[in-house]
This record gives sequence, structure tokens and C-alpha cells, in this order.
Amino acid sequence: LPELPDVEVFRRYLNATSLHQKVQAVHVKHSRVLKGLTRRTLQKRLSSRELEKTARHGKHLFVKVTGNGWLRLHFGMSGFLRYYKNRSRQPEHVRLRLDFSNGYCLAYDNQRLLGQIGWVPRPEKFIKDENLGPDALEDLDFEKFRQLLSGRKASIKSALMDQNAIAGIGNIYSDEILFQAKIHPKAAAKNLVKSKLKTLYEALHQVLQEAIECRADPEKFPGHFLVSHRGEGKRCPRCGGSIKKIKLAGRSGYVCPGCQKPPD
DNA sequence: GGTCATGTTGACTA
DNA sequence: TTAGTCAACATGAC
Repeated sequence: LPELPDVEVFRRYLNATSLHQKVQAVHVKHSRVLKGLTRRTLQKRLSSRELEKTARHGKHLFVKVTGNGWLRLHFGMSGFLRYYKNRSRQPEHVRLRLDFSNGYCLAYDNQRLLGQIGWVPRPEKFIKDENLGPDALEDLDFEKFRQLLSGRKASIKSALMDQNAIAGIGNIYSDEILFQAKIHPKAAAKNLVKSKLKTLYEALHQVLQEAIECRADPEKFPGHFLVSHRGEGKRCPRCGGSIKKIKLAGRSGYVCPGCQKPPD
């Protein structure tokens, strides 16, 4: 689930619930998710401080801690945040929990343990060190987009999902963007003519933006989205044709062969 | 009850 | 530079 729109929704959720309150206790329930820091270090860096503001780059959520650096949250293949007071609202796979002085707490749930909790002095440093591409929504104009994809021999789907090219797009949203742009996932990036690239760029923005407006909740997505039809043999929401499953770079993707013409 | 697939990334190989 | 495979992990579907 957690691609750019989902993480953006988490960010807004954290902003609306958890800022400017004293962290009274830090519970690390599973240290496997910690990357490059120990339980004790994390506790020390958070205890008695406040969450001040947030930032997002691609699928990474950064949380500024007053008078200190930034907490980095990545959600892996399964993960979300929940703010609650009552134990009955506590999710099942809490890996980190911050208890605030107002009696509420913020939980980071990560069932499959493929997420990461890290610490960085500044988000910019992390982005640079990891060689992340520009954020797909915030930091990508058409010229940059064209530049990043031009000359790439890889399939357009792989290129869209490459976090070092563009940050934030995963398997689900790359399928969705390509479906909306009527481009086949296996088309080579470098073979897309400028007008196609423009269509793709606009679809990218539209899809991510709309998904965020729907709070990244598939049930609220507009009817013309592919997501809920993502399955072998399901009906294309545009032409009614049969959706096909394809394999690409070890991932499975879904296409409408009628709307998305295969490359020659 | 085994096998397979699943939205993540990263390491490795060719 | 790129694609393919595997591994990390937990869980549900078949």
C-alpha cells in the first residue's frame, strides 16, 4: 500500500494529531525495523521532546524533533500510523509507540516488518546520501521528467518505479498512471515521443493528486481508476475489455490490452 | 497443511 | 545500465 499518496496521507494525519505534545514514553516493540540506531538511542532522542513538523520525500516520512534531528519512517509493504487513547483502538502489529503527555499515543504499525525507522540530521542529507530522485509530486517539472526518462532503455514501468529516478511511485500507482496515459508498461522509456511523455507526466500528477484527495482510500477512488479492476480477467473501466496480468522486472502488473497498445 | 502470491527495498549476478 | 533472482517477513488464499 504505502506509496507516495498513502505516505502523504499519513503525514497529514500525524500533523493533525501528534505535533507539539511532550513525548512521555517511547516503546520500541520490535527492533528489527530500526535502521542504524538502537532502541536506547531512539528513546534518548525522543524522550521529553516534541514532534515539531513533518516532511515527505517519495515514500519516506520525516518528523522533526524539537532541538534535535529528524525521525525517518518508511512503511515497507504494510504499514500505517494510528493516534488513539483507548487500548481498544490499538492496532495489532505496533512496532513503535510514542506516548504523549495528554494521554494519547501514536503507533507505527508494520505487520510484515519490512518498514524502516531511522534517524537523520536533515531530510536533504538522507535524500542525497541515498541518491533518491526528485519527489514525484513536489519536485518534478516536465523538463526534469523528460530528462530523467530520456535515454533509459528500461521499460517505462521500471523507470517510474525506480526511486533513484523519481521518488514515490510503486507497483500499484505505476500501473494506474500508465493505464490513465494509455501507455503499455513494457514500452521502452526512451521510445516515448514528447507528446506521449507529456500525457504521462499529466497522468502522473492527476493520479497522485486525486489519490491524495481520496485519502489514498481505494474505495473512494473515482470510477475510471484501474485499481479496483486490478486482476486477471476483470473488466477495463474504460473499454470493458479483459484486464491482463503481466510480469515485469519480477513484479506483476496489470494492463488493458485494448487501451494500452503493446510496444512493437 | 503445503505452496504460492503480496503493494517494499537491497544485494547479487549476468 | 539493466533485468532477473533471491531474501527479508507475515499472512491469507487455494
